[in-house]
Amino acid sequence: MSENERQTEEKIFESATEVFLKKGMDGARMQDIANHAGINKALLHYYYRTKDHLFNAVFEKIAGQMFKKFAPVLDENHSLEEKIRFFFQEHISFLQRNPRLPVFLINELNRNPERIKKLIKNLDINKLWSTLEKQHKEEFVKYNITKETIPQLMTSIAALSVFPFMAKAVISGLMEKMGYDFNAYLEARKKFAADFVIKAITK
Amino acid sequence: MSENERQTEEKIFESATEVFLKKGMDGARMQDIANHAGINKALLHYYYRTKDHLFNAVFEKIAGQMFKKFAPVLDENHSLEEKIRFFFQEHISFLQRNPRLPVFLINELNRNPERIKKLIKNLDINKLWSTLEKQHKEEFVKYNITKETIPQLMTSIAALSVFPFMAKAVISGLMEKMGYDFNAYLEARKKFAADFVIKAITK
DNA sequence: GTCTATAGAAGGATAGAC
DNA sequence: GTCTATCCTTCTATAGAC
Repeated sequence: MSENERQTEEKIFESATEVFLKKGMDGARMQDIANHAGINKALLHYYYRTKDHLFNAVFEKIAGQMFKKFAPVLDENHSLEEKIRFFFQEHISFLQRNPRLPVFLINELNRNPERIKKLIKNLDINKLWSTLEKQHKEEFVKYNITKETIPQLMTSIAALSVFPFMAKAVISGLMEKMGYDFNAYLEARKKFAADFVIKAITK
Repeated sequence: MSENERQTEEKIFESATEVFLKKGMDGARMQDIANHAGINKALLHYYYRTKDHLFNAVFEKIAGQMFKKFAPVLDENHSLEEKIRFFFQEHISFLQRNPRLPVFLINELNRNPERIKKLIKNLDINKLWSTLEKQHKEEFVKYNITKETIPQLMTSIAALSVFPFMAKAVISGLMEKMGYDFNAYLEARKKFAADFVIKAITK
């Protein structure tokens, strides 16, 4: 593959990523992507046979990023509190660089439920699960975290990080009207959310 | 307007609501809606000139429900803690009956940013704001809630309620694999989320 | 590999009969 | 008010020249 060829393919992929992230599969137009890449539609089909193929390539890359990036955190040898602080710090920073990613993922997983099975199959949940239980057994007792409340806690942590980006349009609209700065809010949130969770689970 | 006519219009509206909630504006097909209502496409256009008109009618109704239903809570004479408990109880129950609503709203507000301005304009934010400040002035001191942290707190409350429905596909998929029941999780969440928030803000 | 031109399918919208 | 038939635009995809 020549350098030039690689550049074109990459340009297409980047443009497709941007357009799909913004418009989703249903709303995106091949013409938009071509314009964005500074080429014509036919070339899109030359590199990625169909719109479906192109979308799929984009989705696989993006979905991978989202989930693989934070799984290793669980393995490392830190306290639960350290992990929570680290998660909010890194995850919110990640979403600041990729603010449209959560809505994009959610929409595609609704549109095409088969994807969820594939995503979940790639995660070795039982291993993550037992790692978590072994590493933090004493802390679970200390914080009064039970088998019953773990899903509540996990989804709460995810919610506090992801929701501001999903509802960005509403939140930033409201904040503007009330004299708050959305970016400052996001920066402050890295600490606020961690404090919030730790306070909530402390006996 | 005859009874029969009213029934047809209503049937169309209900079918449109269902299809738009599931597929969004971009993904929905007039043919789908017609099939769903047991009529043909031409009749859709007879009642609601265009797809845009039909979508708009559905959106206005739904967006109204979401925001008007919970604004009055702020006015009533209850403690902050009572309001928080009431909110989670009612809001999660509401979303159990309308699980697709959050994603639908978010998508449309992203697709058409003009809507946000309209939605916000309909809310008298300054009034809500001053009501909140007056009613809970002492509690804000007691709980150490400041002008700076109010948006953090408000968005956290919204997040804990709404996120499980937005990410339902992923969460219920994971839970199934791990032996949890998603509906039981939602039921338990009404209390869990309230306890969680109150614990987090208590000095 | 890249372009122009166009085929072909899908979907929104309308005409006209009943 | 409701239907069938059809128009027209939009969009994906391909053919064929360079």
